[in-house]
Amino acid sequence: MTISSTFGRENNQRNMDTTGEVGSFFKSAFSVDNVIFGFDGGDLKVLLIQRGQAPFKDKWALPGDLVYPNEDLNTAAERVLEQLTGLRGVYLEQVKTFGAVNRHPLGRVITVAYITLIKISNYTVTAASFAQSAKWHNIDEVGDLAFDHNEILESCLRRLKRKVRTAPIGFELLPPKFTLTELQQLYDSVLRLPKRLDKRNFRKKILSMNLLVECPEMQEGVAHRPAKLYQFDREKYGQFVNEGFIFDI
Amino acid sequence: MTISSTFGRENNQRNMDTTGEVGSFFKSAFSVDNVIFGFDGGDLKVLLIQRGQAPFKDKWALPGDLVYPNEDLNTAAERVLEQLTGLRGVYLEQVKTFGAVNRHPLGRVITVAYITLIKISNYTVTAASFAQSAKWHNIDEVGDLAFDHNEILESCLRRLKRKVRTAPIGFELLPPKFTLTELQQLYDSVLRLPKRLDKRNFRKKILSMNLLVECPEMQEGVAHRPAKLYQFDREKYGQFVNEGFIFDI
DNA sequence: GCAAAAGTGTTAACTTTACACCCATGG
DNA sequence: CCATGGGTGTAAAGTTAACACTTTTGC
Repeated sequence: MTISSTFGRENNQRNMDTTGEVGSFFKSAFSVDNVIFGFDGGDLKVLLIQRGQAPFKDKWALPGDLVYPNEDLNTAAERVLEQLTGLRGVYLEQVKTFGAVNRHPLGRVITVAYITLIKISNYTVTAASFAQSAKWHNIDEVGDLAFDHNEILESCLRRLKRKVRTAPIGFELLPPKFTLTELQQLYDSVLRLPKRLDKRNFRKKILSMNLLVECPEMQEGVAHRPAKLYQFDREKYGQFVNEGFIFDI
Repeated sequence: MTISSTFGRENNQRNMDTTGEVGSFFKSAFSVDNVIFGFDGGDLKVLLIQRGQAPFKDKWALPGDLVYPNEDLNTAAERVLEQLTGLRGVYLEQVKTFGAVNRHPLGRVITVAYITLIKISNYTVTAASFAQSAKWHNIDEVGDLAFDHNEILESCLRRLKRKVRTAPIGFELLPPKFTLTELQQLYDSVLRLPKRLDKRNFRKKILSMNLLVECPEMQEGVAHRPAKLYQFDREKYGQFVNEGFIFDI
């Protein structure tokens, strides 16, 4: 096989139907799968759906769908999220594509895995049918998932662990106003370090970035000294990045 | 549209041909594109091919191909590399999948981008036909590429820049035995920092990791004091990683 | 002997880590 | 008044950054 024939194949596609020599390349599909992370103040969670049909009937799985013919990959991931939760405009990141020949029992389907970070309080079960089919699971209690979804989840969790330290994405999992303790708990439950972060050092570090603005109001209704509330200043972050700043925890 | 119908679509694939309601999802294909990096002692290079046919005839492009029906994605990327260079078993990393609806003028083709790192001296033009169609380009002199390949290249370059600091992959671009100056030049040309790395600090840091073993022989045939040659100790690195070591430059 | 790159150490600035007690509130 | 988590500073250890001259070789 010469180089020009090898690399010519992509050149030579004359049509997109399934006839002719090129046809077999089109008996395949692609999907997106969405690892939707949430944080409830204690644990990192992932939103799973329970499958109603074969294959893997009754198994828990990542929400996902085939990509429509005229739909960009990101759009498909956003659609999956919106159909499940009603949420739009949230943090979405492509992580990795899984394409083992036999990963889907019914044919050749490669899937592009995405991470989504949502503020769990914004997520409301929008229909009764949902309540039975979608549920938050603690990240270490997901059990055996459908397809290769355990592998996908692991990849996405690794990515989250790395990224949460090098980009200000943790805030996507918290309500707009949060306490420093909540923020620290978030880091602790995502990172699962052998030792929890040191309270004083954590506060020093995060405040020294000058990315948090103090809210005028305080935490309310707690049986202890109420904490200050902070907001993440997106705009400032953008400025600082332009000046060469690199987020790092 | 209910959730079960939405998320049932992937469930419901009954066959992989193109008939029936599901058919339109299979009028699509996927390819891999390979960003093959090399280093010649001075500059970071990327191996491009010149297209012989439309679309984008005569344009430079990343080597790539459609994925065979029974081929894993990684295998396809390895095949593309081997057909172009004859090399096997080199460093390969999936980076990102590009799937804009119109990225391919002839149909819906999503492509999975890979980085490959090769020791440029191992790459030999294996056929005369190659010489005309494949060529190393300096990383900042690639010009206008076919398809969305400029975007793909940028993504892969960003990934390389990050990864070269956090994993010992730079060695994949150097011959098995190299001098510390060569190693530093590699980092300088990949990272393109505003200031070049400091020679003494760089040596201190890299040697303090205890991952390089000194070779008995020295550099030869240079018109100056010959440098010590080093090898990267893969095995030791594996051990250290198990003990929690994190590579960082 | 000269051009060219190899090789080498010290100090100051900065960052990270470890660590313990008083404060404000609700019940 | 007590239980609960909020809030705070310092010192030691470690890391990074800046910096210039001597050595060895080929020609």
